Amino acid sequence: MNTQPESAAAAAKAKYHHGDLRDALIDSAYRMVAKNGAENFSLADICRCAGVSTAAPYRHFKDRDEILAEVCTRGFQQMTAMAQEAVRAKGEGTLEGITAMGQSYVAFAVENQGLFRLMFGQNQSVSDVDRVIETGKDCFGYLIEQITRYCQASGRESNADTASVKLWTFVHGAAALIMDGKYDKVTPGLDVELLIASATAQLLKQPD
Amino acid sequence: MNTQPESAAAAAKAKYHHGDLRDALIDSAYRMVAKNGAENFSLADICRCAGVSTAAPYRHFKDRDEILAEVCTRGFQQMTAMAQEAVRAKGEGTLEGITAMGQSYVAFAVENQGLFRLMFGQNQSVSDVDRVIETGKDCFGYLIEQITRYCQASGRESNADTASVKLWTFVHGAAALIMDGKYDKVTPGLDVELLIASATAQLLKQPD
DNA sequence: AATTTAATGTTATGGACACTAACATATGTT
DNA sequence: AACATATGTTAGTGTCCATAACATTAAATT
Repeated sequence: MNTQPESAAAAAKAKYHHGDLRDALIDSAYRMVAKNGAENFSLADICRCAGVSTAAPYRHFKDRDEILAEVCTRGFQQMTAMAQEAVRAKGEGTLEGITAMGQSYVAFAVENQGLFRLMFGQNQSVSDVDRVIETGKDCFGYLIEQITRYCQASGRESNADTASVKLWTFVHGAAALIMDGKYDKVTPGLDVELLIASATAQLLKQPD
Repeated sequence: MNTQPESAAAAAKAKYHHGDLRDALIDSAYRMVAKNGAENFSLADICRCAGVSTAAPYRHFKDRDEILAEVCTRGFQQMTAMAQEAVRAKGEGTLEGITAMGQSYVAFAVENQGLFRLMFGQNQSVSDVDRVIETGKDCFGYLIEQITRYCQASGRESNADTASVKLWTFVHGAAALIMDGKYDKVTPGLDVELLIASATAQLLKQPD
């Protein structure tokens, strides 16, 4: 008599073949990384989680890094989705929309610290995977698109590309410093949303 | 008959007691981390380097993280020194000096990637060490000082603290994105020095 | 100077991990 | 049904961090 399976994983656990191990591992890895960071993520962990041996992943991935690359790609996809949603809520091609996009960038980083760090971290073997790069470009491309529209409409910064890089740079810095708790230690009580809004306006202005 | 020692380390190596193992380990760790990053740094490595057993470090450090904290502190010290030098060369309390400081921040990051990542990374057990925090604050305090002087002299951004945080945020973002090769992938050929100079001027202006 | 004590090494060991090799069991194609 | 392929397993290697028990040296006390 079989116990009624409570989840697909539980159902699969009984069988010799998991059924969908590849996806289960990525899902598991995604959660682990988002929560604890890539450094504290171990293959062995997610194997226990999926109820398989520690050798099983190697049927689906070359090595640890290949799982992380997959996690990374999904991170960029989710991030882009979040940015698009933020922009749509405030209006495409508007200063408010662009500001919201920056804020959503930081929010994503804060809510998914380990993941963000993986996405923008140094791990060569992960960040050099073509698909990861392409997905990342899509995300940035959307920012440029919004800023270009705004600039055309309002006649501000003539060079939308430069403005985009500046904004990206700023929000990326904000994300990093929040995550690392540097703001807390050096300028406690800082209103980051406001900081971003103010800086965004400044950086979109025509420089001297 | 003793061979003439070529270095203090070589001299010490012959003896049972190293003589200055603590410092030798930190030095070794500093170089390793700066070059390969904290993830790729192993205690075992620097032990082999110093010619001692892998258990020896535990007479001087609680664990791996305690060595890294020490490395971190030295990193902040060196960084602050670099910033001060950059400012002095261009003039204290001037826009040029402040710009140079930002550029030196990025230069330090690029030249000491692994170290910078450790300094501004998430590793809790490292970044929560009091002395590390204090040394980091010193560095930021110097930036505020410069900007305050500039603002007083030129009557720009009324709030020097806010301006400082903005600049810090920007250059930190630039450093991170350069290190991670994101600029290369998304906006190849970008002149970062120029970007910083332009953004610095914008961010120091009075906001709307 | 002799003896005690503390500091600083060593070897041996345990447990976690990434990864590989050899083997076992399912699955699907003919 | 037979075979090939995909996907598991167990067993084992090498690396690492960390601890425990022991050894040697330097420093302090007498």
